[in-house]
Amino acid sequence: MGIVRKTKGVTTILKFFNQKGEATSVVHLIDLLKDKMNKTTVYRILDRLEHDGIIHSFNGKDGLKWYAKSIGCSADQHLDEHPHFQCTKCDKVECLPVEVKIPTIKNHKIDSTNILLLGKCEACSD
Amino acid sequence: MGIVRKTKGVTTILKFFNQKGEATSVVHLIDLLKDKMNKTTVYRILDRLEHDGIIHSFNGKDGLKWYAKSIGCSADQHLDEHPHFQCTKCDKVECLPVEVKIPTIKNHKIDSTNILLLGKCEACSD
DNA sequence: ATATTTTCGCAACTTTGTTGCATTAACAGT
DNA sequence: ACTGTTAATGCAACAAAGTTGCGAAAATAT
Repeated sequence: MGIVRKTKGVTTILKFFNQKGEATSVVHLIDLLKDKMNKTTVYRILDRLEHDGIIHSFNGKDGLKWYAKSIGCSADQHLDEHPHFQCTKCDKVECLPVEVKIPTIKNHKIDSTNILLLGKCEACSD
Repeated sequence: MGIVRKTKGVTTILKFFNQKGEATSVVHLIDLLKDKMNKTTVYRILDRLEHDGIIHSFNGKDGLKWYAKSIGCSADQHLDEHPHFQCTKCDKVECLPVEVKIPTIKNHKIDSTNILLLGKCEACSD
């Protein structure tokens, strides 16, 4: 059912994702909000927001969960199949507005993709 | 430095990867070998084998670490940039011997890729 | 205003992965 | 084959990410 009530926590997290365009790890978000709300609450709000298609999740380079605001995606339609880029030096993640062609694999029905590109971001290169 | 000594544990794990062609999660391997060796040892042997390019690691769909035997990859040359497929029903992972074209991203130097395709494997797609 | 029901906070727990240290086992040199 | 050196192991304790159950608090419906 996703978000049903507009609580203080929901408002705070929504504002966060709307202001900061970038992706965030759950760990970072919990730390950021540690004086305002409990980590369990953060996990649960993120769940609901993702379920509603407002944000989307993916795994960063060390298996940590990350979230970012969705674009072109609703509760019924999760079109958000874009790759992500993570800097191996500063850990920053960016959503990449490009499409990656996935070859068809015999005998396999591919439902979704999880593409993470690793390298140096603009600030960290050289 | 990778593997220096051929211990009982190394032999066991090497045999495992040579017989079973498929990928394995560390969790599964630890459980499988729990009577034979300590989980710390499993983690450390996997580290060394990966460092030597004998196996390679990647993250499964829930961020868990997986390993599989490497093909065409040595201690100096890690060419193993293939995508993986994981079944969302039975969790099985396969290495895909295909190449995925990654578009170049402006101002980003991409060093490696981490591509996980999710769907139903042959056995699970009824 | 009050009843209903979702959401929250807290504490306790689970799971994955790591670290330090004493003991054990490879193996190189004789 | 014996012995010294050093890598590798086991163990226990820890750390971090994420989950669960439950009573209390706060949204929202009536």
